[in-house]
Amino acid sequence: MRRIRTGELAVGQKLPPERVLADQLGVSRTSLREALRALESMGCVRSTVGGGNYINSVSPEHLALPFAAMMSQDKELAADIIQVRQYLEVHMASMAATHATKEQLARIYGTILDMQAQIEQGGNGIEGDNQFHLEIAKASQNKAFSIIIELLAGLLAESRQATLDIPGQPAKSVMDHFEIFAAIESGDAATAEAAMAEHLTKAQQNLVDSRMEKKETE
Amino acid sequence: MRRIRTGELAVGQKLPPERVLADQLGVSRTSLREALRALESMGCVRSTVGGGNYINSVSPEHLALPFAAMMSQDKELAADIIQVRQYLEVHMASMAATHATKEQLARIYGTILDMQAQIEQGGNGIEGDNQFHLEIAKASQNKAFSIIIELLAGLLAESRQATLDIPGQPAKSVMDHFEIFAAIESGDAATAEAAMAEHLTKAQQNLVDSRMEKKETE
DNA sequence: CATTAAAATTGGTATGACAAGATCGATATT
DNA sequence: AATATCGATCTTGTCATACCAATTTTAATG
Repeated sequence: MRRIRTGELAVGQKLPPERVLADQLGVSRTSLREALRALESMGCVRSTVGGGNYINSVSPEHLALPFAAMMSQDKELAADIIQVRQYLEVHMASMAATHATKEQLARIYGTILDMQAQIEQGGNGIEGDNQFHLEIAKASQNKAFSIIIELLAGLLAESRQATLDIPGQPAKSVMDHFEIFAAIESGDAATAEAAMAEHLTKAQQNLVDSRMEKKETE
Repeated sequence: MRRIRTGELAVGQKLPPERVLADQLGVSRTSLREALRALESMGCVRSTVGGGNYINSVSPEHLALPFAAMMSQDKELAADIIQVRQYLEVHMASMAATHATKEQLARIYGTILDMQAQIEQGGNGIEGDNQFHLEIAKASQNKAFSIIIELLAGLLAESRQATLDIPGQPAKSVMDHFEIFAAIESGDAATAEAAMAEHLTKAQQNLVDSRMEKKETE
């Protein structure tokens, strides 16, 4: 870790063979390998059998596993995270309205068309839905936002799935997306923010209602 | 991981000895231990020599390491994260104003007094500063906010340190804290939000100015 | 020069052994 | 009888060695 931070080891660089590296560090291969597994689980190292060990760039996915572990231990936390995510996403819509490039606008629009196509083919458009929110995060020109959304996308898959499984919901979501996109394209931050907030609260309300109906039929 | 999620293994539970567990899983102790190291690095397992292996609750600190690894790879990301943190913290002040209990208000007030005492004793009050922001996060009644702030506190230690090392800054920060506290205590969400926003932007502006002066003297 | 097969390299797993620390029970003391 | 102390036993931490499987490199071949 220290050697990576100081730049002594660059991303993509190949480490010496385990037997050599263990010797350099003055430990057995067993101990070295246990250390490598720890580094691998946090995404710093990638091992390929026969190929060697490489320094790896830490991606959001590597944070997702322990993050999910933490959430699964605490149901209350899951609800709180949804609230944080909603708050961030509303702000991202506002930032995207003022910062998005033409290419990014095109990509956002593309995700809406994709979602529409997915629905016409009988799907619920969850993939396009995810992409829509991720592209807006990217358009906010803030990497941290993108990473957080990417991280939460996996964790909130269940929630989003449930929302889109409500009859008629996918079509409503697409209309919301068009509305949000229009506000972002016109550079109207306040309207984009309001539209996104309404979209998220409506979707969640629908989810709550649908769960209550489900409970009644039981 | 699966056994933890399904509740088959509860937090705090002791695992069988490595030799037994390895036998149960049909692998060698070597392989089992490599798996344990991976689980340990993400906080799911805690090992004590002679004592055994225990299922551990995943705390924010365990996320901090890979998070820091990711940030150290990308300088631009660090600036983006500061922006996200500022945005979240402003909102937390607002939420604290509407949700804080009397006990939490007392704790927030306590951190200001602590910071004042630290400064009188010649310190820069960074510890009290950190505690102030953390207590507000807790008062927002949203666990996710607390975790995020706790996570970022370690990463932003450098930035906060630099800010408080500016002559006269600690005293100014204390005054800001009193102002923010007053707004939260009175339940005035809008004022609390504004005061926090001003506090953070002022602090950062001071930091930028101080860095420019430093550069000029070089 | 391209193809292919053999050889060397490298990570993955297994086994046995010993050291260091923790736990628990027997024994001695108060 | 309660408590303190010490030692046997258990458990993790580390190491050395060996072998397997996948990959890469090298050399031979057409």
